[in-house]
Amino acid sequence: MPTFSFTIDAECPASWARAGTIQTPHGTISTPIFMPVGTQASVKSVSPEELREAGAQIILANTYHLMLRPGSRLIAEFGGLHNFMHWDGPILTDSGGFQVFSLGHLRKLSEEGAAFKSHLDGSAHMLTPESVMRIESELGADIILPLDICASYPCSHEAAQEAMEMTHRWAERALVAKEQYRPEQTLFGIVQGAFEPELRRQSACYIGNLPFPGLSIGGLSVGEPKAEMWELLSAVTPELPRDKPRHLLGVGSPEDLVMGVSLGMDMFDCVLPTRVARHGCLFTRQGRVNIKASRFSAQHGPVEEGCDCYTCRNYSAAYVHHLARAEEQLYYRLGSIHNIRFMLRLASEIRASILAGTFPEFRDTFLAQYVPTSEKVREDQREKWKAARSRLS
RNA sequence: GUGACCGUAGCUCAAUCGGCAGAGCUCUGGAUUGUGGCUCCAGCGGUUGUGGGUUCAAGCCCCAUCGGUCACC
Repeated sequence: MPTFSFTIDAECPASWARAGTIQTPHGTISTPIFMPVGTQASVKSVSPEELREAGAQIILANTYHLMLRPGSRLIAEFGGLHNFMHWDGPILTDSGGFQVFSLGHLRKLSEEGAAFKSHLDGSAHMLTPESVMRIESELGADIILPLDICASYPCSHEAAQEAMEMTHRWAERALVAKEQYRPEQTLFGIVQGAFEPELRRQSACYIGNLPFPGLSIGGLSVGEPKAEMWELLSAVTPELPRDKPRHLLGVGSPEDLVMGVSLGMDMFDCVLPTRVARHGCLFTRQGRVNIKASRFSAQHGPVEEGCDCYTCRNYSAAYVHHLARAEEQLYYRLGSIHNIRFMLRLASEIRASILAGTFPEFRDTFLAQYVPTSEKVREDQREKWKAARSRLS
């Protein structure tokens, strides 16, 4: 019995979309899948039981954060992350590569690795491809990621190439280092290449040809325009081996999920659904809504008509609105549960449409119906501008 | 009853020698993409208690009046 396998259940002839099944030591995952993010061994405000009920199949945790607090050795003493956090399903740990990027002012990069000052107490730490393998083995996730370098946007060609090549060298070091740790863990490779399609292609080929059982696409959605992100992803997908699962790191929104599947991605993780939920933004099939908006103050129905999440089944929009405005702890839970369930139901509907051979129709219908608020805002601004101009003339 | 102090945005308060009335919160919207856990951006909102006066100019100075707080009788 292999500890990790990926099988393709169906492919969509009109796009890169496919549906698959991933086997891990802690259970199987049906793809495409959205993975809720629990950086500090907790999906903020949501319990493992609630995650299960929302349909979560696999969750993320973060090496950098857990290494600093409570420490990977302590987690190992408790039997690894699964036992420590009482989640018995699959877990993926991110390497801390993104923190190398997002906490840039606290770090120094070298061939050896990334020297850090802790954001918690200023203490000095060194992340290397080798130490990350050791820490992730102590955390004990099913899928682990190697240390990589995420270029910031925009980025010069030289810096982009340098970051990519260092990521490649670090990937090979990680493969070697992993040999001495737990064989039941699966190490994914990370494709980089910044914002140049040619570098992305090179990275996809290079990482795709190394003996990684799965691939993560890193360094996207860090400030570049959406259209650019999709273009970069379209450059990557054709170069990737068909038989390995593809994980689009740190993406995305509901519309990103649909688009990403269409471009051949199988796994998605993102803090967006839980983060925006905490600030009052909830997903519906029509687009995002701000539950704090006064129009919900007396709404008897649920946040989203027809939604099967715990929140929508049991509470009125008016109550959720009230909790959000009052900044009650329960709101964070109810809001997060709704958005997580939204993403997971969307993923499972995408999967069903791929299996049924109707994914292109599903995608087009969804995108026609779902209006990202940013577009609404642009529309509003256009209207205001039109009105202002007509007043002048 | 006497005296002192105070009345500025819905709330809490700024405004130098008299010189374009301002913040925070609330409210109305928006943002957030491998999470540094209540963040960020924008907007609405004013007859400065009221009535007079002085002045080129008054939230500010003077008079009256209403309201509040405190102290004393």
